[in-house]
Amino acid sequence: MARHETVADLRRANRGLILRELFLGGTTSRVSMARSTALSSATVTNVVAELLEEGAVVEAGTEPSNGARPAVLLRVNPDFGVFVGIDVGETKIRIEAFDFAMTRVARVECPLGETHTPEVVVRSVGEGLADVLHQLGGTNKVVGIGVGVPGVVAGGAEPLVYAPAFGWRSVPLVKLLRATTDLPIVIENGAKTMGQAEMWFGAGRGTRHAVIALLGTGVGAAIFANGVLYRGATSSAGEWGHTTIVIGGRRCRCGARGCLEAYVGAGSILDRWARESRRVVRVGAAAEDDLVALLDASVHSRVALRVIDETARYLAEGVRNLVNLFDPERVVIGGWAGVRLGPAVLDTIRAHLAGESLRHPAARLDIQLGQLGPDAVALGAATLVADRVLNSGGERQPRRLSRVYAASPT
Amino acid sequence: MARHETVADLRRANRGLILRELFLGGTTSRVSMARSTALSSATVTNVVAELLEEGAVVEAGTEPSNGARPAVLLRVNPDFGVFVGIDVGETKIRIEAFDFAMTRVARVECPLGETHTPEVVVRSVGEGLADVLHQLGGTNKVVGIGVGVPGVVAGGAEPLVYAPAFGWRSVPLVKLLRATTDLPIVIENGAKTMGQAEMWFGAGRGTRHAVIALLGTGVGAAIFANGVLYRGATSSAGEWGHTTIVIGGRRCRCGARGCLEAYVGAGSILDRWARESRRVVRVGAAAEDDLVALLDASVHSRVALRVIDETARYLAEGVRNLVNLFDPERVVIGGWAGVRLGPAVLDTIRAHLAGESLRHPAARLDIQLGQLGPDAVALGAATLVADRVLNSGGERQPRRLSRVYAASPT
DNA sequence: TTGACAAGATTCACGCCTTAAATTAAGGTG
DNA sequence: CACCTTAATTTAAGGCGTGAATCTTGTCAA
Repeated sequence: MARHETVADLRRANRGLILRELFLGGTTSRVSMARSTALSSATVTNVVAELLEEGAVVEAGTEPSNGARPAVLLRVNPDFGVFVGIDVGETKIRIEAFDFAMTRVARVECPLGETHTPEVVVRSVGEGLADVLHQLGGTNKVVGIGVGVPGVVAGGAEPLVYAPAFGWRSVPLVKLLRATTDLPIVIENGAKTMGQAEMWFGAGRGTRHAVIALLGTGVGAAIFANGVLYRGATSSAGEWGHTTIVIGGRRCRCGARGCLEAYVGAGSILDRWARESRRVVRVGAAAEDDLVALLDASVHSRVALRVIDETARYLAEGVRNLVNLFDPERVVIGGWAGVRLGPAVLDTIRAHLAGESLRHPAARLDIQLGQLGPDAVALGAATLVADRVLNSGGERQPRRLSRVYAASPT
Repeated sequence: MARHETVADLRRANRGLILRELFLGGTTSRVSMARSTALSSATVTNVVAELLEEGAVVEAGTEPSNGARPAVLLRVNPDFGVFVGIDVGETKIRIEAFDFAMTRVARVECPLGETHTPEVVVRSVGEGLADVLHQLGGTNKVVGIGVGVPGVVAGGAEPLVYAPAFGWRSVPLVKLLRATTDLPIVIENGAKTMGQAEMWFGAGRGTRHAVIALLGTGVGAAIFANGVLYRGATSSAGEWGHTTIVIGGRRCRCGARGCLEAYVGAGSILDRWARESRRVVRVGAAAEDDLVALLDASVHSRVALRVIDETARYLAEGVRNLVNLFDPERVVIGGWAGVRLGPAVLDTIRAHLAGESLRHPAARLDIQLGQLGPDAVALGAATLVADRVLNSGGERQPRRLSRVYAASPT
């Protein structure tokens, strides 16, 4: 949360409060915002007048009247700016642009080959970005660029990326990208950006304390406390996949034993199925197809069903740990594997966790399935930029300075 | 963090900033505070003048001069107020009072019998409190009362206590206590208050992201994010003891299987020792003696040593989970059993987690032993009151209103 | 058609805040 | 004693949010 010290900070915060309401809540009136923000109607008028003047907000008709002056509805001006989100994936780079209402206005995909050196990725991003900017007709409206990467992003003035999947160790990706563009850049772990998207526009919507569990080849979690992404001291919080659930259990690809990922990661699930059914399963992009095949098979195959049910049980224990440690209002099962598995495992998980409510009397935990596909990484990355803008009360960052924001706790 | 909306809130926040600096940092000068808070020197002068006027702060000599006007040192006025902390334990109730400099100025202990009904506890607290207030010469200076209880405190306007150890289900303890006193009351889980004490005055000092692991009969954790106690949605975050580390493992007293507590809780450790050595161990207050006996025995007994080493390994896995999920700067092993076990297990845990640093490159995690004994529950409870006062910029809560603060996220 | 009514929106005076700059205070040094 | 350095205070200026008063804009009943 921003620290306020001067009256200007106060104003910025209140602008942010109002803008956020409009951004996340859609169209509302001044009165209702005055109520929900606890600001006086005078202040709301003031701030809204400013935002209208600047073009960040536009009027959108009136509420139906019932005997008195109807409230004028307001909403964010979609044309006010554009957020760019970049999903640096293992097989391709996806670049998308969203207007201020978060509807997609441009999109590009660049397949990646076998080599994932920083140079290759940076060049690919540069090309794709140029393409997207061309589609947008220039960089005028672009507020900033969010980048989701498959690895840990260590915060600090100059963020460093550790991406084992790419063989990256302390790659200063933002620094490298700055040669390509002078737009402000935010960088974050891809799972976390996906969680952010799910939180704002998906199944996490409306909650302040939620854990978005992300199941894919890797297993992670994006934790939201008080509506804010929890990053920890070095931005690597939420490494759910490498928590131990069976001491001395299966070997995980991280080297340790008994990690959750070694039980509910997509690779591990398919592996078990392969072993028990003497099937051949594939890794990489084809894993998703195989997972679907497993789910299909579970209708008639006892082996497949058993694999799924085991997974559900492990998953339930993992979720139980999240619940006990974070005490969220809601847990969302997301990620491409999570969304696929969901229908088959959700009931088991819910049943398993019902007992938990005995010890957490106030909590009637709800567990939901993610609503956004794996494409949400780019959306989430763009959302991070939006979040920055809202935090600063709708002021765009000056691009000349080429400010780099680290993925650091605010 | 407090939400600021008006200029008055701004002032309150800045008062809090300065007061907190003095409270936690000891004596400092105006200049150095201006630097550390990023406030202008004019504002610091202003605020300090107010605080001096009100008696919250006093001057404390000057810095040694070197050629220029020496800075006047300031510190909190110990006599400005008194915080009362109450530790509602399983065997006794401990009530302590601390002045504004957090030195203990009064103390009372009331043994509890076998019955722990709310009535008995409330009466006992009332008697002890009267005694302490008598020692203090009245309630004039008392700012508020913090209460640490052995159970979950569900937040809300009227906090409810769930304490299985007492057989309590949704006991409105604060409401009951208000019949005894009209002083402001803060209530929180005892482990969390202990963590708070460790954070401000013990091994957690100086960090903003830390996990205080608490080992006793029960096992829990107090999690601090950005310097603030993390409570979760219903105030029951940090239930570390009931996270699964062995699926289908030992039965825990909570009913589930494989909970961490079933492996590293004091009861479980002694149980294992008893079983393997055909010794008789005791529960309750005598458990601490038995744990010491176990540690002593481990010098010569292979069985005892094995029990300890196993515990260390389980503990290491538990800590690993905390690190992976919360990414703290520091982990503190506290609680009466933790502090006892510490010297014998710390190296094992450190060695075990060294591998973790490979995946968390930026983190060179440090693990420390708690510095405060189990008596810290009362101190921590008093600290919670202090925290409230600091958050409100040094304003005391009006007692007439008999405001009850729930243990709710701010 | 008109007047009363209700509630949204705006205006304004007021008190409060922080700050930069100017000024004063306090100690050492030569 | 003049001079230098740094601490602390004062002053004037610019902003902010608020409550109260006022203006605006619909509906509805007569």
